Amino acid sequence: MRVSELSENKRPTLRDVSIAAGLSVTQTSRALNGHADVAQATRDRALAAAKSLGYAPNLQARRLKMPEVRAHVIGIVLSSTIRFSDPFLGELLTVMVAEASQAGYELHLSIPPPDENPLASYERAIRQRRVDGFVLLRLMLDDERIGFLQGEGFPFVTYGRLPGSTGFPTVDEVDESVKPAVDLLVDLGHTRIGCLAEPLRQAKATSRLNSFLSAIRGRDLEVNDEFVIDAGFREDSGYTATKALLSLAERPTALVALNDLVAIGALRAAADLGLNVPEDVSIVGFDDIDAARRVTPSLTTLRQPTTEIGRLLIQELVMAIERDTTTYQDRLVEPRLIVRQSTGRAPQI
Amino acid sequence: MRVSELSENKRPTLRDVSIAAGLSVTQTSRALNGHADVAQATRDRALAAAKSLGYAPNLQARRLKMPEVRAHVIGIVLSSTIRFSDPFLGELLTVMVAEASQAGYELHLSIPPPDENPLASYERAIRQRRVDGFVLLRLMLDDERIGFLQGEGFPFVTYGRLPGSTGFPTVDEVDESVKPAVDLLVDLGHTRIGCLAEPLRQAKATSRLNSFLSAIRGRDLEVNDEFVIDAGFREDSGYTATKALLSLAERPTALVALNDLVAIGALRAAADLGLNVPEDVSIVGFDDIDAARRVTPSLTTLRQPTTEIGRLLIQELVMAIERDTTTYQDRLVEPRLIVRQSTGRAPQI
DNA sequence: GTGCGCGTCCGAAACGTTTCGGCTAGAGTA
DNA sequence: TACTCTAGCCGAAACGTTTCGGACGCGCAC
Repeated sequence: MRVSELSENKRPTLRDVSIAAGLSVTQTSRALNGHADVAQATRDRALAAAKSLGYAPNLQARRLKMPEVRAHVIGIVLSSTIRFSDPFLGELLTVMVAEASQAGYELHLSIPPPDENPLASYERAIRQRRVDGFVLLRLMLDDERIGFLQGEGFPFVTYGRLPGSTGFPTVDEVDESVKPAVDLLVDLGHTRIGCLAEPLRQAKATSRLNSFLSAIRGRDLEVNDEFVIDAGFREDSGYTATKALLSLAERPTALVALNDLVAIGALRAAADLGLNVPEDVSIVGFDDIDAARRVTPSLTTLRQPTTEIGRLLIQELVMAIERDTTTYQDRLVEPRLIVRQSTGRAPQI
Repeated sequence: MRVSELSENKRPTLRDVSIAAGLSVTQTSRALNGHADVAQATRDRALAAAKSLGYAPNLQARRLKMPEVRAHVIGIVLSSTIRFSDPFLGELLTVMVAEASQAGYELHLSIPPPDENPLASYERAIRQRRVDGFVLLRLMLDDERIGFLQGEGFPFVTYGRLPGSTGFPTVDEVDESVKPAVDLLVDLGHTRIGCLAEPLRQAKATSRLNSFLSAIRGRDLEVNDEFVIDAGFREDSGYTATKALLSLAERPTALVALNDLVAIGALRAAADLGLNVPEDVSIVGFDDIDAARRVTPSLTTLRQPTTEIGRLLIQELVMAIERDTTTYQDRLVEPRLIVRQSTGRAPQI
C-alpha cells in the first residue's frame, strides 16, 4: 500500500522514463538533452515516454552534477536603508521583472538583515547558486561590492558609473545629463543657480553634480560654492536644505535638484518662505516621478527613461552571464527635459 | 599539479572537513547538523575544522537528499498585464521584501511570458522547488490559481478574500472598509452618492462594492443603479467614467472611487466639466497613494495600511509554510479615512 | 579476411549530502 | 562474571542526474 502510494504521487524520475521507453537511463538522458549519438527513432521514443509520464528533470540533481548550469535568476540586493516609497525604484523593479522575463530570467529580491554585512547577502546567493548575476543599484563611489564580485568572477551590471573603473557592464546617464536644465535656466536669464545635490558617496550623485558644474561653466558662469548643498534624497531633507539656501543674503534665483522628491520639498520650502515659484525662484527636478506633474506648480524636470534603463540593465547583465566577454562599453541614456510650470524668467533684481 | 590546483580553488566539501577534523564523513555531518549522538569534543572539532576551511554545504546536494528542506524563498507571480506605475504594488513589494527578510525569506519575482498559461509559472517554480510558497495578488473571483495550488498542496496566501472560500490564509480589508467614506458623505448631507467601481472579476472590487452598497443602505438611502459604474483601474478610465456619471440628468453630488488613480481621474473630469470640487461634487478615493495628497484639491481617501498588509501577508504565508495547520482565520485590516479637501457639504439643489 | 570507422547504445562512477543499520567500548546491573 | 544498555562512532547506500569509457554490430576499404 505504502509503496504503491509513493510511486503514485512521486514525481517520475529519469529511470521511470527509461523503463517506459525501454532504454537505458544513459541513453534516455542523452536523448532528452539532444546529444548527437542517439537514433532519431530512439529519441522520439524517449520524448514520448517523458511526455506521457509528465517527466520534469530534478533541478537539484542536475545542478549537483553540472555545476555550470544556470539558475536563470537575476539577483538584486536592496539596501537595508531602503526608502520605501521611492517611486523610481518601484517602477524600475517592475520594468526589470518584465524585461528579464523576456530573456528567460526571473528576479530574486533580498534585503540584508540589519545586523549583517551587506556583502554576506551576495555571498550567500553565490554559494547557494541561487542567481546567475546581480544588478547593483545605488552604486557608491567606493563600492565594496564591485571588488568582491570581481574577485569572485561573478557577473554583474551597475546602474551608475565609477570614474575610471572598467571591466564590467554599466548603465548610466550621459555626462551632460543635467545640461539641458542648466541651459534652460540660463536661457531664462538666471545667473545665480543653486544645486540641491545628493550625498556624494552615491556615484550618481557625483556624476550629476559634475554635470551641473560643467554645464554652468560651459555657459561662462561662476559656480558659487555656497549654492551647492547636500539635500539628501527625501522631501523633508530637500525642504530644509532649500530653506537654508533661500535664506542666504544673496540667494539663488534658480535651483536644480538632483532628484524630484528633493525638488518637491524645495517647492514647499519656497512657498513657506513666501516666495513664488517661478516668479521669485525657478526649480528644476530630476527623474520625473509621477508626483512631478501633480504638484503645484507642476515641476519642470529631467525625465529618466526608466523603461530603457531597466531594459539595458537586464540586457547587459544577461549578455555578461551568457557570453564571456571581458570588454564592455558603457550604455548611456539621455534624460529628457520636461518643461512645466516651476521654471520662468529670472526676476529683476 | 592538477589535483592540488583543484583542491585549491574548489569549495571545500564535507569530506575535506571530515579529514581535517579526523572524523568520518557521517559523524561530521551529524556534528554540523546538531544531532544528538555526537560527543561535545567531537562536535567542537568538526565545527572548528568547518570554520577554518570556510565550509558551506552544497545546497543542491543537500536538497537532493532531503527533499523537504526549504528554499526560504517566497514566490510572487505578477500578472502580465501589470500596470507599471501602480504605486501601491511598488510599495507593497518593497514592504514584503523587508518583512520576508526578517523571517529569513527572500522574494522571487516573475512574470509569465505572454504566450504562456499563467499557471505554468507557478508550476515551474514548484517543480524546480525554487520557492516554498506564493503570495497571490490581484485575486480574481474565479481564480484558477487557488484550485491549482490547493491541488498541489502548496502553501499560499491571498490578498483579498473569496466569498465562502476557505482552507488557506487570507489578508483582506474588513467588510465595512468603505463605510467611513459613505458615513462622511452622508454626514455632510449627501444623498445621491455614486460609486466608481473596479472590474468585478477582481475579488477586492466586489467586496469593496458590496461594502459601499451596504453602507449606503445602512444609512437608509437608496442605491441608484445608474450611479454605480465600472471605472477600471486607471486614471483615464476613471476620467471617462466620471464624465459619464456627472453628465446624467440627475447627477450624483458625491462619488466614492474604489481606488485613488480613478479618483484622480475623477477630479480631472469634474474640473473639465466646470464643476468645482468639493462645492459641486465631493470625491473620495481609496488607497492613499502618494499622489493623493499632492493633487489639487487634495484627495479625501481611505488609507490602506500597506505596511501592515505586507507584514500580515508574509507572516501568514510563513506560518502556512512552517507549521502545517489546515485551519486559518482571515486577517483583516481596517483602512482609515483621511479627510482632505475633496469632500464638503452637499450642494443645495 | 582482417582492420577500421561509425552509429548507437549501455554500465558504472561520480557529484555532495544524509541516514540506516551496525559496530565498539565501557558503564551499569544482577 | 556475564549480561544488557547506551553513547559515540562509522561504512555504505541512497537521492536523480550526467558522463566516461567501452561494447556491439555493421559497412567499407584494403
